[in-house]
Amino acid sequence: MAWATFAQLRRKKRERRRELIAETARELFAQKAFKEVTVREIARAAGVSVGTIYNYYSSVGELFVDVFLENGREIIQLMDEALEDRNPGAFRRVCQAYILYLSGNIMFFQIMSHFIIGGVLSEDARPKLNECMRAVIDRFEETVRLAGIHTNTRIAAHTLFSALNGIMISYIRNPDGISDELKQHTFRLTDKMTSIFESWNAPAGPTQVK
Amino acid sequence: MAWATFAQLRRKKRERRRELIAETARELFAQKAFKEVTVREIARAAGVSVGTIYNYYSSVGELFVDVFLENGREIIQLMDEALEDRNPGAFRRVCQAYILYLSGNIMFFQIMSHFIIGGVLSEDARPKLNECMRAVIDRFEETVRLAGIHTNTRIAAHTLFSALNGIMISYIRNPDGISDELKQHTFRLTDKMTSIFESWNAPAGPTQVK
Amino acid sequence: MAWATFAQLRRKKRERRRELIAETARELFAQKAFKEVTVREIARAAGVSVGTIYNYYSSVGELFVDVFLENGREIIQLMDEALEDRNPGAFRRVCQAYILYLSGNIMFFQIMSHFIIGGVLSEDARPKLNECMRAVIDRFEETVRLAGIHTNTRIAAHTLFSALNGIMISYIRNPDGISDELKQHTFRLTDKMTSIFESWNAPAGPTQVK
Amino acid sequence: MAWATFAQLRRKKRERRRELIAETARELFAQKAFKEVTVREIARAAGVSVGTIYNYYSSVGELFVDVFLENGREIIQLMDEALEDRNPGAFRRVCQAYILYLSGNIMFFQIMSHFIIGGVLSEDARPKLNECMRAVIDRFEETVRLAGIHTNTRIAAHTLFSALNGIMISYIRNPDGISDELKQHTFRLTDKMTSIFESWNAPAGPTQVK
DNA sequence: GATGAATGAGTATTCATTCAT
DNA sequence: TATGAATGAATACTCATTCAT
Repeated sequence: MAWATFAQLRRKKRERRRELIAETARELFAQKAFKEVTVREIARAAGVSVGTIYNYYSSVGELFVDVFLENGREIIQLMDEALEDRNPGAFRRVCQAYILYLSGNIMFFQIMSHFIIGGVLSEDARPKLNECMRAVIDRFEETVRLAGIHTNTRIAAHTLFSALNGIMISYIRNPDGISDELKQHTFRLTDKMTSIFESWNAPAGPTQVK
Repeated sequence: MAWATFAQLRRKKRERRRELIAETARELFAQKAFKEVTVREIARAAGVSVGTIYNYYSSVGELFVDVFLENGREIIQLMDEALEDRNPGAFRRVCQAYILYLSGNIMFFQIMSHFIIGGVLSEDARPKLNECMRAVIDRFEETVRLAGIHTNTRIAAHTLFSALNGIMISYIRNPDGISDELKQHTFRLTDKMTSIFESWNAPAGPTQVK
Repeated sequence: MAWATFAQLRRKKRERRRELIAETARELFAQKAFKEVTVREIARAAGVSVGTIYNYYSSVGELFVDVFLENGREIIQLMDEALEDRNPGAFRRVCQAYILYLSGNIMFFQIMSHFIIGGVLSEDARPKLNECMRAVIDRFEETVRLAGIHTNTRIAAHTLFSALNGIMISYIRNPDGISDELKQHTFRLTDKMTSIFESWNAPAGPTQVK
Repeated sequence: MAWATFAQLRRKKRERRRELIAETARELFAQKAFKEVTVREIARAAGVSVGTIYNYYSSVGELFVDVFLENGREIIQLMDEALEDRNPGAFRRVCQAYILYLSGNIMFFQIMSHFIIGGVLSEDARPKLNECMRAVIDRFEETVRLAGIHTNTRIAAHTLFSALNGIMISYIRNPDGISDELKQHTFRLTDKMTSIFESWNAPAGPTQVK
């Protein structure tokens, strides 16, 4: 019994340590482009040695992925919660939740962008990241239904996802954080964007391309 | 007079040299994530020595900025041309021109994203980039007018700009180029996005935020 | 008395633990170049913690030496047994036994080579290793007598020792084990080498060096 | 013309630099087990920066190979010269030349041993090293003919090669260089070894193995 | 005694930048 | 001006050893 407790304690401590590192890394990622965050920096910021980090993660890439997925889980949970609300304006609130989360966790957006734009950290990271992204888009598919869109929901989800990300990419600026004014603007855009999504089903004139 | 001519010739030659370097760098940036392009690589590809590059640019950052601004000028000119067309469907065509240019000059988008997301190359680059971005958004302000939007044009421009960039960030994937299917999808999204922008003025339900 | 027994038990357990570690290390050395075996690896393979290893050995070097000496004792015992056989062909059989042992315990040869070639693990290891080597050469001195050599036996022993080691260094190749063909070749060389040693006493032309 | 000269000068200087690095590395390899020689050490000893070494060699492995092959060429040339001498005692002199070279260029022997024993530096180094080794053994095949051996010359060559290497592995001890006494002993062994090789063709008693 | 997490000096390698020619 | 060799600080990662529990 004492044994079990002992091992448990150790595991708990280990878990805390891992979280400390992940959390520190996450904060650093929020401050600068994540490609510029070095192991040494994370170590120093976390108050541990370089070696310690490798005791918890086999490579920087793994750490990145861990942090990213942690954020991914958070945003998914957040969206799931927002999606349970079926009152009027739910669509709008889900979009706002997404933007709100992103503006408070820029680093998630940064890593996401990095991978989307083409950055490759490691080959075995890709499937995990793709899965996470797919899960997010699943929520967006659910979201567009709230706006009354019931046909071509996948493409609608992609469009909404793109549009909201576009708002982020255009208005979030590092490293000094976001000014209130900028935040205000961001939300104004989000609002406008959601409002035009709500007219998705409205007849939109000629749709032929080229 | 001969002197003057001589100096002119020299200046012209110098100008050509600078363009050669910038153009080479631009091509390389189109092939790989721009953070992975090294000075040596540019030098080799341009057929000059690394030292020569530093004769024209005081740092890599400056070169990046130069290339970026060159791209900026191109896209501005492109949009200006598209904006002269006042026939029906012009709005749609301008948007498509923007997306088309970006998908063919991913590097422009990459640098833009990099700077926007938070990458800092040098402090004195920022004003130049900001000016360029503002000029682009000016064109978007012009563009939204084509969609019949005449109030709050600045915010509408920002929203459109964001939305289109969002499409890029979500669907452009490096470095192996874009599959036709992906391209198709990108343009479908663009089309949908423009069509919903065309309903911007439609009543969109309650607009109160929070 | 109970006390004494207790202490004895403890000492015995300790001894077994030490042997476990040494034996595990030995197996690992047989699988890969011994410079590539890490403490962690040994610990994991032995099912103990790294700390435990340091409870029994003050450093990796000491462990190496211990393993080496264990092998040394084995080979000495093997040669001693072979030397008791005084039937015709005994000389040949001793040589073969030596080669056979080495080809099955490459790691012994590796460490031996490492030390001989110049690798220095620790200063205080040297006397122990030298003693071991001397003991081996003592057996070779005994061996050459079997070939009818009775003058200059020390130099003859050295020569034989060298020759057989040379065969090993030239034909043993790690880490994937030795092909049967290579083994065959090795033994062919050994055989030839022993046969020419058996003519050691034959007149060999001018022996003056330089 | 001046241009050509200029380029030539630069190439010459570059060549000298490369030799300086190689020579320095060679000396260091002679002092300690070559796996323990670091890039920093070589750089410091050569009086250049770390980066400079990478200007001449793309990796440490390449440097190792370069140094090794340089030594290989030397020893091959040496043996070729010795082999031209067809006077009595030529066999002995070739063997002595080999041993003499090795004892003055221990590092060559070390690298050779390292590779033979199983050390792997890089996959593309192996063919070059194998070719070099084969060329050396070719000379030994020529050498055994001098001893009147004309059948099974390849195996005889291997045996001689092994025997001489065995002498080296047993008697060369680093890093303090070799005492005169040890050197003396080495040559005595060599002499004895060659003398018994000269009786290779002599009937050697029962040759059956096992 | 046993544990295994923490340490940090050490490794090879890269690359923007400088500067003598 | 053009060159390209030299630089060295910076990178991710390893591993023998220590020590609090």
